[in-house]
Amino acid sequence: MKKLDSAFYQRKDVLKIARDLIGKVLITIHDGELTSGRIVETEAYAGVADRASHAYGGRRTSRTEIMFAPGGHAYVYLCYGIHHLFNVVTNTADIPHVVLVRALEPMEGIDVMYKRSGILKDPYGLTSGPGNLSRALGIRIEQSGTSLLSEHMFIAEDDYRPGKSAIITTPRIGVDSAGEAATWMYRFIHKNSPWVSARSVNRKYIR
DNA sequence: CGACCGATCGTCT
DNA sequence: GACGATCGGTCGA
Repeated sequence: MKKLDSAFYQRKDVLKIARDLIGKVLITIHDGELTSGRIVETEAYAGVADRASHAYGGRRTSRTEIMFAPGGHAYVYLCYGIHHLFNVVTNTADIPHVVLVRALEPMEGIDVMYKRSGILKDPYGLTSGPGNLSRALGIRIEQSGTSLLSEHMFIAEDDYRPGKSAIITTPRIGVDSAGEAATWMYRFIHKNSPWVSARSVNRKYIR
């Protein structure tokens, strides 16, 4: 298991990075408790030209400031007042391209994840969906701005590599109001993974 | 299975 | 003061 370095994040093609993140492993270690999962769903948000992005049109506020940092930081924000959504900042300084991590297949620390998430009717609700995976891994908006080279939150790779045909591209979820950008094929999912988010595309079609 | 609804609060206008 | 890059529940077909 090898931690991804800043060169991985600072490449200039956010779509390539979003695709490359499928199969990588997201790890958090909070108070000595390690939780990890393999990334099976991502979405790219392409900055100032992307109406679905928080940085659309060059918007730059205290919340989104971290999006303009060099690649390799976490951008976490609160959605609907409830869910903490985890994004990976990419590219170089002042290019606010990010990748939203939308679903994981749990690996280590599943007991800790359940401790944080409580009892679930649907076991896939543990790390399927951006709000759910953040809850399971203990990711909160307080960690927005954290370096992904840190010891507490990072992404690593092992020997696993998804085959080229194992990755499916689709439009993004929940961005209907973004006009034409809502049709862009900026979402990447691992084919046949039951952990891909439920509301995204019907699970039955990709399982 | 699909459509709809309420929760809940930081952020931006 | 309005609005979400969501989620789990309910309701009806």
